[in-house]
Amino acid sequence: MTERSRPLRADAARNRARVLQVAYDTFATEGAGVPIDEIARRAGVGAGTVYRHFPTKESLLQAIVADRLRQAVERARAQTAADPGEGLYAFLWQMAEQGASDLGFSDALAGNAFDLVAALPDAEHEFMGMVAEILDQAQRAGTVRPDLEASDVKTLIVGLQAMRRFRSESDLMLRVYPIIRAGLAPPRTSPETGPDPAATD
Amino acid sequence: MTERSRPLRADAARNRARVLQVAYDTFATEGAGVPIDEIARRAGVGAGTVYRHFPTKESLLQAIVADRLRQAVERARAQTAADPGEGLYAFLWQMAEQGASDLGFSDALAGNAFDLVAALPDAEHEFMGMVAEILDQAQRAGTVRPDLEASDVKTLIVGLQAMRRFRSESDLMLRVYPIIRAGLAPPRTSPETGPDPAATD
DNA sequence: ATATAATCGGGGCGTGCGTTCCGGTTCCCA
DNA sequence: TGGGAACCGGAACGCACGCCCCGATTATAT
Repeated sequence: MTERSRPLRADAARNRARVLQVAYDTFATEGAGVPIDEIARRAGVGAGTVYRHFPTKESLLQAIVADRLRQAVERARAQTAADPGEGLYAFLWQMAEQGASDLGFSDALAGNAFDLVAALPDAEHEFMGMVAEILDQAQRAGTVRPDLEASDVKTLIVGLQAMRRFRSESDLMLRVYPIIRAGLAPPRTSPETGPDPAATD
Repeated sequence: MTERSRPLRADAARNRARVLQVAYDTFATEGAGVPIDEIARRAGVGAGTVYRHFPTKESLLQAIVADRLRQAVERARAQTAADPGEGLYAFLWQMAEQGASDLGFSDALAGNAFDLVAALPDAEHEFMGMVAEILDQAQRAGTVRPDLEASDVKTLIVGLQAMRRFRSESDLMLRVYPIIRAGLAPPRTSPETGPDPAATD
């Protein structure tokens, strides 16, 4: 990513890490609307220091969101490996939960703050590739209707995150997830294919 | 609501109506973020005039959102009367569409701008009463699973509006609505109730 | 240790927006 | 028709925020 032609000075590297860590937590807790001055104050540095490492607020958000996307990809891949049929569902619930605990991430995905994700073609591409992957696994396992596409999954994530910001986790889990799950299940109206009955639960 | 002990002066009443109409259209088209100065300019009045009739920006938004809620109630009731089984679905699609064409309304429902709806207990109550009503009709017609509650419908509206802001109307119509519809349909795994087969279409 | 350059930090600038103020204008009623 | 109150409009205030500047400070090489 960021080329370091010369190694950063020791204090500079430490401050950069502090800023990134604080911004990471703060944007997650309070959304992308937190002022840079506030980030700087909590990191114990001046605003100028923040802007030296991240020339604009958007670039700071980008660095964070790219990392979040990569984390999501890793977790989803691990879950899918453990249970291909449930991987997509676990991923959806997890992304919904992240929409509540990580307001900045949710803003970025839905495009509320900036066009963050659009400005991160690499991370976006990797993310969508992973979605297509776990979707395919679930479809092979017979737990998800075959006409679902990766872009539909992204749309559903946006909707689930909005709902999660509106309702508690348990509410969503008990009352909305069954609906989504039923809607994503393969249709059973004409059991011509007659696949093995859902062995999930 | 606003008590009018004395009738408004003629020019004042006209200006109030102009402001309300312009704000109505502008907030719908461009969201709740449009400055009051801009509303005033388009209405051909000064900013002071806007603030005389609506002491705060929030109060102006409230007046508009309350009216929108009432309109939605009327339309939904009419549609449900025409086709009880389809009323709830038509209502959901319509609210999703309003989430795109009326950004201010969507912000209000999801609580993004202010706590608008929470500050309108009357309109909110009427709205939720109507939701419960058309939900009951659809459940009696057998087109919606019986365990669905009115609050779930509101949650779904929030999610659908977020998805609609993210995808085009046709995308949502073709790819998301079938999923939601399947998820809301009564379960058919154990057809013990055996109601009259869906006479909707 | 000292010179030199990188880095720090917080005060400051420009902008945008909600809200208020007040001199001038317009309407209503006698 | 005239007087007084209600109303108008836009300039101005306060605040918040993104971003920049520059004297003071600190790290590194000799």
